[in-house]
This record gives sequence, structure tokens and C-alpha cells, in this order.
Amino acid sequence: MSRISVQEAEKKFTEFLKGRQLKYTTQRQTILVESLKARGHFAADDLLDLSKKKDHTISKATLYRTLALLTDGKILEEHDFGRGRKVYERLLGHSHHDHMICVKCKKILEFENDRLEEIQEKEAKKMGFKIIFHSHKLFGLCRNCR
Amino acid sequence: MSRISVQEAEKKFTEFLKGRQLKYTTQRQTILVESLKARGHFAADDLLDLSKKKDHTISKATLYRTLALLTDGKILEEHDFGRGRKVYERLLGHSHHDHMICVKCKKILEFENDRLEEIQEKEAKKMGFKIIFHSHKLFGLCRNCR
DNA sequence: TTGTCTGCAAAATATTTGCATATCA
DNA sequence: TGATATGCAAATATTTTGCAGACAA
Repeated sequence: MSRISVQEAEKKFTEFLKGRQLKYTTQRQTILVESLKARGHFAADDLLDLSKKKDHTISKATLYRTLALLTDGKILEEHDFGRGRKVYERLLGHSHHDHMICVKCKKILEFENDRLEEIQEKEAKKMGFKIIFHSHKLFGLCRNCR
Repeated sequence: MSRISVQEAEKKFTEFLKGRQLKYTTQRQTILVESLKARGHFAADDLLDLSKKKDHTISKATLYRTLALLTDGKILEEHDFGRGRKVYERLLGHSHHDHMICVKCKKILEFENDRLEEIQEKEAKKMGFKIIFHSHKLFGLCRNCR
């Protein structure tokens, strides 16, 4: 990821924190930067390992607390692909997409379809429902595993 | 739910069990019957309570083990609507649908759209992906809560 | 300075598992 | 009879929380 994106993310995050009267601590900075470096999808534990390499005093508690802030601040997006743990991916500078999860090799593919989003909105409107976010996942077998 | 449906479910479940050389125990029967009575979506704990009313010796372990069998046997369908626990609903005799979850009052609405399924299949095909099952959830505010 | 954060360890939550005994086919 | 199932309690795994000391603004 480019230097400029890190700066953008940092700006967005610090503004988010300021709006809530929260502090931009060194731990939060480290976790933010490491989360942006992590390519694709990662679990809390992966990010904890990466962050500890930069600052071994960072605790699990702080990691989880910061992950919640990064998610609220729209820097990261949280997904639950099953298997009992959440995974995260960068949201900032990454257009909306949904996922296909290979149940055999666990590979994750992304897809995007505007028509799908439109139909979904239409269905919601029918019921008087206002969508805040959605989750659309296809579980199955990827090209290599089928 | 009508008597006939219980019989159908029992038939389907016993055949499923037979195919796997598993036994139709009194506990499994109780849990099956109670799961069919539970309207809409329910959690493992809810079903355990219902089942214990019929047979107080039924344990949590057996409940979870039976829930897995009922899901594998396509009697029930398992969903994860977040909040750290799975919920189940009757699958047998209930056509396919997806869900809208009100984040405020937790109400669950159902929707169904064939076009959505078609597009989803088309997207999968593009990637050489074979869908086994999918999960499509809209989180937001229902008519009363917005 | 003071309200927010942190690390630590313990707690919480839902689900799963090992094992000795019981039961179904 | 013998394989499968059960209940119990302990184990899992991930995430959350209470608290006393530390730090950012």
C-alpha cells in the first residue's frame, strides 16, 4: 500500500477519534498501520502478531478494542465467514464487494454486481426496511477444488 | 404445525439416520418434534429449554449433537445473524428465502427473489465457483424502528 | 491535570469433546 | 451383542471486561 494511503487512513482515523474525544495513542497508530499492510482478509490474531512485531507490549485487549474503533471508523470492515471467528479487511479505498468462500481450501473470492444491490434495495423498500449494511456470501467449491 | 408435517419430518429424519447407520433415540425424537413446534427462528438454548420440558434428562451435549444432525439432514437450516450465536429455522416445507435483520428490535423479516439467485449463480459461474449454499443478509432498521 | 488508555488476568459466551455408562437395533 | 448414544464436566476458542497504574491532550 502506498504512503499516501497510510496518510489518508491516519487522517480519517484521527478525525474519527477526535470526534469522539478519544486519543490517538502509539498503540492505536501501530495497529492502524499494520492493519493497512495486511493484505486481503485477516483475523484479530494475525493482526495481533503483526502489531507485536512492531511493539511487543501491545496486548490482546488493546488489539480488540482498537479493531472495534477501526471498524466503527470505517477504516476496516468486519466479516464473519463462519468457523467461529471474525475476519477484517481494509474498507478505505476498496470498493464494495461480496464474497465467495471455498469450503475446502478456504480461499476467498470477491465479486461485485450492481444489479444485485439494486434488487436488494428494492426488496428492502417493499418491506419498509432501511438497509444499513449487508452481508452476501456464497459458500462452495472454487475452480481448483471442485 | 400439522400432524402430517411432523410425520413427514420424522420420516425424513429416520431415513437420514438410517443412511448413516445412526439410531433414532428417544432424545432425538423429542428434539426433532420440539424443533418443529418452535415457530420462526430459535437458538440452541431455546430448543434445549423446550426439549427439557418434555424430557428433563436431555443434556446440552445431546442437544447440540442432534442439532447438527437435523441440519445435515435438511430438517433445519442454520443461520448466523451475529451476536455470537447461531439460530435455526425449519427448512422442510419452507421455501428458500433470505433475511433482513433489524439491528434495533432484532426482528427478522424474510424475502425471496428469483432474479437474485440467478445473478448470484451467474457471478459464481464467471469465477468457476460451484455454490453449495449461500447467506444473504440485510442489516438495518425495520418499518417501526427507522 | 484529568479523563482516557493500557496490560494483565479473569470472565463471559457458545459450542465441543473425552469418557464411562446406557441404550438401540 | 456390539456399535452407537448419552450425560456430565471439563475443554475450547474467541472476545470482553474489571481494575490499578500509565499516558495523551
